[in-house]
Amino acid sequence: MREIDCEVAGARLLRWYDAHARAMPWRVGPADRAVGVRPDPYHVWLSEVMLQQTTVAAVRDYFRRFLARWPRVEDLAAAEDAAVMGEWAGLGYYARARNLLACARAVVRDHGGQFPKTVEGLRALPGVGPYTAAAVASIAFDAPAVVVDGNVERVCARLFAVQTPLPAAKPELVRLAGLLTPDLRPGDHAQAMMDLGATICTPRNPTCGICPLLGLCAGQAAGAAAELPRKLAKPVKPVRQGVVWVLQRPDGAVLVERRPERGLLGGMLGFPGDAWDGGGGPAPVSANWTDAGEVRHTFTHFHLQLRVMVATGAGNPERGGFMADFRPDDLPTVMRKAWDAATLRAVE
DNA sequence: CAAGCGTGGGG
DNA sequence: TCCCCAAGCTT
Repeated sequence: MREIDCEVAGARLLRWYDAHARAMPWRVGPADRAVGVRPDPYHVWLSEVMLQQTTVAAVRDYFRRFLARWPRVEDLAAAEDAAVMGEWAGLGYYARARNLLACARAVVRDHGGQFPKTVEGLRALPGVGPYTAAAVASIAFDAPAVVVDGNVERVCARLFAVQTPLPAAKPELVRLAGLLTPDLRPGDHAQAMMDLGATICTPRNPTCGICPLLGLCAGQAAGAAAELPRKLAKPVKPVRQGVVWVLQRPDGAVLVERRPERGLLGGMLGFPGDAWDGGGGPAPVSANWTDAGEVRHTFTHFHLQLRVMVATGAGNPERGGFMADFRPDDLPTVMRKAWDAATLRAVE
């Protein structure tokens, strides 16, 4: 680790942010900010939960749709579970959607509809961890919280030339991020760090030549910025095989089941199938099943080769139930792929 | 505390 | 095509 002038770095970063901050649906524009307008805590919280492990590009439209459908935290708290899960479909990490709803209800029930203003208060809410608590506290409430996400870790590892690999380096990187965090405009500082990591101090091919911290960065000076942060090698993903059964009734209703709250795709709609352990399994109902081909999908920790069986029929299924107002948009992506394969097959 | 948990885009 | 990985949280 090398020492740098944190005051100068912080000042340069804010100046850069004022000139280059990207417009986002959840951000307050420069004009409003100059007049002292603070971002709505509900908007900040909603965007930060969506942004967990998810790119800005992927979040934009989801954020707009959620806000249009549930303009206030009270509206979200009153929503049906299935409506929220369906609106979240495709965004991934579905525990976030379940926690989102639980959090909105806790804010309304336990806090009179007002988000807690402290890191500790926020941290106690479902789905709010160290990062999100600090982000909401600083961005929405101007608290000098230390915000550390993947971007901040990378920027700090390079700026201070930290050689320790992640995740062991995490505590040290949190300490260094704290040295950089100013008392004034901590929320803008946090967003500046993340914008810098997303646009200039990128994981690969960082554009050090246009970096506002050029000249202060120990990693760049050592010609090793792109090599940092060091990380432990990741294990290879196993390949798993499974089958799903897509059954459409003559009247158009589709056989689906609500997946268990816990585990993979928890709480989401899906088609009946096996455990994706290669064991296969019986069809949920007797019908004239045909093979609609294989769908490939990669999850966080395994690759899936999914056999899609399709039929038209009725009967009393052993699992799930027929849904009349079925909408493919409510499905998680892997299930939507299966639906696409099944319907494409049916058209032929 | 290591493991489980999605998805789409970029190199 | 494949690997990397992104504004993490929970258990």
